[in-house]
Amino acid sequence: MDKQGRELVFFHSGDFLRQNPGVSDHTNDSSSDHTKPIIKEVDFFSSDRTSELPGTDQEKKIGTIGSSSLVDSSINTGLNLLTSSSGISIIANVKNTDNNELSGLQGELERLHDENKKLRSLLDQITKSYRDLQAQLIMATQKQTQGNRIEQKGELNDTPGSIMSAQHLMDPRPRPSVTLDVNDPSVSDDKTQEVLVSSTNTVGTKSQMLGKRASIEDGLDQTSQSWGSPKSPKLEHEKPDEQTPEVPFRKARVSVRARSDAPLISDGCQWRKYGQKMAKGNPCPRAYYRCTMAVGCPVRKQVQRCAEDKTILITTYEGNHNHPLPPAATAMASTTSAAAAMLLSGSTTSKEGLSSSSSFYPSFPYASTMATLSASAPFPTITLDLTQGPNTTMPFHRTSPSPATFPLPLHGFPQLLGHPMYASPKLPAIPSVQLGQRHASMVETVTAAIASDPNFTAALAAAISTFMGTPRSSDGTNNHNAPSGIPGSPQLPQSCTTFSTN
DNA sequence: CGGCTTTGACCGGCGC
DNA sequence: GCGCCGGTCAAAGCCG
Repeated sequence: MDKQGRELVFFHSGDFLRQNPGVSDHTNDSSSDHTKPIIKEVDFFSSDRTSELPGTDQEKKIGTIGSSSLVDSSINTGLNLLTSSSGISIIANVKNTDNNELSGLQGELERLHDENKKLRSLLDQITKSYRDLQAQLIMATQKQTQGNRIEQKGELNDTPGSIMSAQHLMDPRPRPSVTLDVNDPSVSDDKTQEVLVSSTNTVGTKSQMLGKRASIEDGLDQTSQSWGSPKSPKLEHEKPDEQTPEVPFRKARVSVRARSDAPLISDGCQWRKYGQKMAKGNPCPRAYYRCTMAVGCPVRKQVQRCAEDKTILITTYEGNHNHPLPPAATAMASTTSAAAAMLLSGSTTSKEGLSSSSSFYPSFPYASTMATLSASAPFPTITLDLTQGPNTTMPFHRTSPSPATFPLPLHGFPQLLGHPMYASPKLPAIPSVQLGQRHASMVETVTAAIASDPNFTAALAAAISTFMGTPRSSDGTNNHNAPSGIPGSPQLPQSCTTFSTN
């Protein structure tokens, strides 16, 4: 947290080691003249690995972990000096320097211990703050929901529980009872909501998704089911238990706009092209891909270049994965799911909310000024505009400096694309622009934004606390078919989320 | 040979 | 009913 140029990877499944080669090296080590193994995990809080604390000598850490030629002065300075490329003549001084280095290292180790403790306490504080805020937001949301109902319906159905309504507000899944009346059918019926969220807001949202992923996961599987059919347009009519004509949950999509010269963005998933069409009004063909990482994975995406600016690649995701995802794909999935959650959160609020971004995300200051809605698309679509580029400073228009502004509408929403197996706390969704071999990635784009977002710290802390607070199952099993997550209680995250704070 | 891309055909929704 | 359009299918070809 305190050092830039650090890549953090939180392990939550065995897949995390499959580092996306394109994403792998974000380390910005100033002393990296050497080719050193990239540290892919930084355990902030492991007591026996304090030497790997961030902000410490990375060379030392790397020397300990990897097999590079770096001097691991904490272990065997003399020997390493012999093998170091810097010079053999130093040998004579090894003995003298050993003691000095050793004492210095011990001091540093102690300092790192202290630092570790401080980080722990900070994390605790942040976690507490987060929970308090979450509770407050639930309360506020509850009140707002009730208010909306009164306004829209003039009357209120019995509310089984206040929490229930709050949860519902944050969960777009169609529920047979109270939830339905929250969603004005006229809102979602034939209207398509297209929400354009700038990267600024998006990142802010994503970073605040931390710790709320569990509840998002909760809804994911159901959305997965509802979106799984290739004949997705029919899905609204396929809900057997939907007795009422109102089908509040429509198929939502997440569109990512990013500058890329490549025909595809590298999002970590395997895709198979199954069609290509010339879309009306766009000279560039639209390509259709489906995920081939697992048999029957319902996720599809459309890739098309922007008609106005052909350097902009528009990738539209639909559905959510029914299989584990590699870290890079998780990042994208998190991004899109977060965005979709935003969208769906709006679709579950109120009719008025759909026509006004400010009311659309009443508790979401970042989107409040950037979200636009459109009724032109056939499906609710949220667009993440990442065309600002990773190397340009992301314009964070922070309307609220308070880390307390967790966009809790995200909380409890179905994760549209991220897979439950990677139910990591919704770390700032990291869309990846073509990272492949030459192109900057959306991962970088967003992570760059994340890195400069003050809320990131809080979000990261929440994520870490989630990880720490819940023992992870070692077998890598996950809940991809069991939406057992309880909204509000972070599910056990098992994903690998990569942070690259450049 | 398996997996992928290409590409024309097909299908369903929607507006006129 | 018809045509347009978006989306998908599936055969053929390509490639490693």
